[in-house]
Amino acid sequence: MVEDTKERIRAVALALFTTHGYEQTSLREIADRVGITKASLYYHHPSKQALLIAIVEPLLTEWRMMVERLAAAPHTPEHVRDVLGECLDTMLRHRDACALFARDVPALLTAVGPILVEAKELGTRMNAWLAGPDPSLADRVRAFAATEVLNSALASAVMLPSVPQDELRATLLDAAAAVLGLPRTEPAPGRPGG
Amino acid sequence: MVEDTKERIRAVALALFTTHGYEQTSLREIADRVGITKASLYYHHPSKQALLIAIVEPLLTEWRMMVERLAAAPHTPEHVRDVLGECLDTMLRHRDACALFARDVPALLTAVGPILVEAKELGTRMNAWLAGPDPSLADRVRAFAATEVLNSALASAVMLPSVPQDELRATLLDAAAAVLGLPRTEPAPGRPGG
DNA sequence: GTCTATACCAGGATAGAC
DNA sequence: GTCTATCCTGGTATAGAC
Repeated sequence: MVEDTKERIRAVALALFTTHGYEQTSLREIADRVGITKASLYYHHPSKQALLIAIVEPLLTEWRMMVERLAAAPHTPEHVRDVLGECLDTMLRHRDACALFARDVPALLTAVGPILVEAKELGTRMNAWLAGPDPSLADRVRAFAATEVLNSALASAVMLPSVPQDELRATLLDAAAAVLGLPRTEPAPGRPGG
Repeated sequence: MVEDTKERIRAVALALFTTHGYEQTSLREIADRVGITKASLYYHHPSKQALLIAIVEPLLTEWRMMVERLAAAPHTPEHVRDVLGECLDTMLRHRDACALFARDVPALLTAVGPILVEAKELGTRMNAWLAGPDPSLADRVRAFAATEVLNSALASAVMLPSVPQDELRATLLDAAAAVLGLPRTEPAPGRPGG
């Protein structure tokens, strides 16, 4: 494939940005690990910022579409649960990029401010929907808390690697639902845990 | 007071580190805002790293003591609730420093690695206690999620400044308890929200 | 498409006068 | 205790050969 190198750069950069941070990762480090030089890197990506954007854009796009769809979604318990699940799946699919957003805010803010602003705005809309129609202040707080619960998937995946992904998903979904005060789903015959 | 300047530097630095990030804040910026020069700043704090440590140490000390006390605490529902509350209060008391820890991980990791490692270890012990004796995997995940709920106090305080702190506290405490599956406290006659 | 070499700049840190 | 002036490192980015 023609753009093999470009892709490899993206993959390596994502990994390094996520583990060491955006500012803490030098282009030299990325180039070294890819097996090329800094100058070659610049041939494929015009700047460090552009590289970051190329990495982050796919997640943002998907997230944006998801939030757009919310506008038409009715706020029923089952639907809320579906949305939480979809949200969680998106996060797990873009695990690394999400972790970057969550843990490296100041760096991303100075590097790609407008993108962060949009991400924050999407988060606000998501929360407004989750809080339901005509929400109390407590409802809004709970909506925030619920999304934080989903967020803990990122930390959990790292700290508890032995947890199978389905169980992680199910547990966090129940937890988020509990925060929002949703009725529990049927107890499912062989449910795990004491 | 003799050390007035030193204190003012700390206050300004904390504010800037929290809003713009550690790496993104230059010593010149801090000095400017305090109304002195970089060189004077170095008279009070021997390095940027030392300044960061001076800012972060109080929180870490308090946190450490709290976790120490957990070793002797029985894992009863009321006690779990108390611990969650204490945890939340500590966070709210050190709001800014906490936000720094939560949102600027990579920078802090490279600047004060060992401190971050200890903080992470304290978090692990906290979670181990929260998960209860002989926990299932799901219990551990829930413990993580519960602490994340408390964490959302930081974001909530910024995004929903109109929420009075008591209500924020009570709502998040209930939410965290719900995540852990604790029995609800008595419905409290004039409970807010719809 | 990849290289070597280099310009350029910002930020942390120090020396030494006052 | 505060200042001016300077050093030094390291990082982004570019020029131009192969």
